[in-house]
Amino acid sequence: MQIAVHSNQSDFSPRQNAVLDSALRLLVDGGEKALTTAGVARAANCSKESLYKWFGDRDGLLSAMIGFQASKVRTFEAHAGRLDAAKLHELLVTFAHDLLDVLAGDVSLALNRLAIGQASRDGSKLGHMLQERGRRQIGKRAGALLEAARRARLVRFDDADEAYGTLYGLIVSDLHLRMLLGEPISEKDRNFDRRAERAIDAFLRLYGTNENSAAS
Amino acid sequence: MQIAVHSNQSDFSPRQNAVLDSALRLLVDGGEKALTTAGVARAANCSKESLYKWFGDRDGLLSAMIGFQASKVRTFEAHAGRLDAAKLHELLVTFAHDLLDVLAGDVSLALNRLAIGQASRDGSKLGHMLQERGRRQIGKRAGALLEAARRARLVRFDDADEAYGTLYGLIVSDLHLRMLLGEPISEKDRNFDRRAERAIDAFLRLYGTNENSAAS
DNA sequence: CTCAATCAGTACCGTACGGTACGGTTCGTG
DNA sequence: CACGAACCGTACCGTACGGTACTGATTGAG
Repeated sequence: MQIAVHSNQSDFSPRQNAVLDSALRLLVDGGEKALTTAGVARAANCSKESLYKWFGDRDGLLSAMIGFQASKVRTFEAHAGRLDAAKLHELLVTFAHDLLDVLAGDVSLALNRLAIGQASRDGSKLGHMLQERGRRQIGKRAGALLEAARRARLVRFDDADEAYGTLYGLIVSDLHLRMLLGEPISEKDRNFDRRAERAIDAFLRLYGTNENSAAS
Repeated sequence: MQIAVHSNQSDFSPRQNAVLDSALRLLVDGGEKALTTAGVARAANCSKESLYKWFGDRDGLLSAMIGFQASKVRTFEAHAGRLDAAKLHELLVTFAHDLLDVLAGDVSLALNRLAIGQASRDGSKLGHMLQERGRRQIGKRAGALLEAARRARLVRFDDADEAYGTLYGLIVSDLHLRMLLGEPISEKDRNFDRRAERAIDAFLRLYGTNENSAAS
C-alpha cells in the first residue's frame, strides 16, 4: 500500500474535530436517534451554543461529520511501475479488500444509514456528499487502475464505468445492503480475503485478455 | 410471466389494509419523518385510537406496513418445462429485469430506507423482516432456476449461494444503494433491459457450460 | 326500540428535541 | 492587573410527536 496523498485536510479547528469525533462515536453507538445536540454537547464537553456557532444547525453538524470522516479516509496513489498480469491481479485484490474494509466499517455504515434516512427530506444533500466524497474517490482509484491495465493490454473493455460497475458488483454484491439493514453477517461473508480473490478472478475471466490469469 | 402463487394473504381486515395503504403512500411521499400517527389517521380517515387498537404502537404499524407490502409482491413459479440454453438465458433476463423493477419501486425504496434508518435501534427487526419477506423470496426463485439449470448441465457451480450472489452483484451493482441515497439515476442506468442483458451475458460467461450461449 | 359494540374526531398529557439566552470561568493580550 | 474574547454549563422556550381519554355518531342484534 502506498501512502496517503490527498490529505483532504478538514476545514475545522482541532477542537471542532474532536467534537466531530465524539459526534461520530455517538452516531455509531446509538444511531441517528441518539445524535441529539444536547447529547453531542455532553459527550464532547462543549456547550450547545458553541455547536450552533460552529456548525450553524443540526444539518450543518451532520454535513461537517461527513466531511470530517471523508478527510480521514485515505485515498491511494495509482501504481506507478510496470503492470503485468500478476501485479494487476494483486492490485485488484488489494483494492477489493480495501473497499470491503471501508464499506464494513462502523462509521461508514452509520453515516450511510444516516444519509439514507434523510434522503427523502433534504433533497439527498447528505447522500450526494457521501457519494461524492466516498465512493467517487475510491472509484477514481479503481478507474485509474483499470485504465492503466487497459493501456497495458491486460484487460479489454469499451466503457470504463461499466467495467467498474461490474467490478464493484462482483466484489460487494448485496453485502453492503445486508450490513446496512443490520443483518448478522455469516463468518463466510466476513472472509474478505476469499471474497476479494473470488471477485477478482471472476472479473479477470470476464475482462482479462490473458486467459492464464484466471486460474480457477 | 407466470401467475402469483403464494398469495401471502395479509393478516388484516380490508379496512386495515386500506389504512396501511394510506400509510405507505404517506411514507413514499414524505419519508419517515412524515409518517406520524396523527398523519396516518388523518390520511386514512381513521382515529388514532383505532390505529393503536389495531397495531399496538408505532412499531407495530411499521411492521404491519412491511408485511402488507410483502403480501402484495408476487412470487413466481419456477419454470416447469425443459430448459435449454436459450430458454435459460431468457428466464434469467426476465428475472434480472423483475429484480431491478422491484428494487427501483417507490414503496420498496421507502421501506428499505425506513428499515435502514431503524437498524441501529430496534435490533434490526424491520430489516430482518424486509430481508426475510423480500430478498429471500426472490432469492428462492433465482435459486430454483439456477438449480434447474445445473441439473440440465447448462451451468456449473459448487456453491449455489455464491452463484446467486454473483448473479445479484452483476445485475444490481451499486445501483440499489445509489437509489437509496437519493442520487439522480442516469438515463443509461435506468435502462433495465440493457442492464439485465449485460448482467446475464456476463453471468453465463462465468458459469455457463455452453460457450455459445455467451454471444458478446 | 334498546342495548352494546365499533369507530371517527378531537382534546389532552407528558416528554423530548432543536434552538436561544445568560451567568460564570478560563485564557490570551496589552 | 485589566480587559475582552471564547466557551462551558445550564436554564429556558416553543413545538411536535407518541400515546390516552372522552364524546358522539353509526350499525347491527335481539
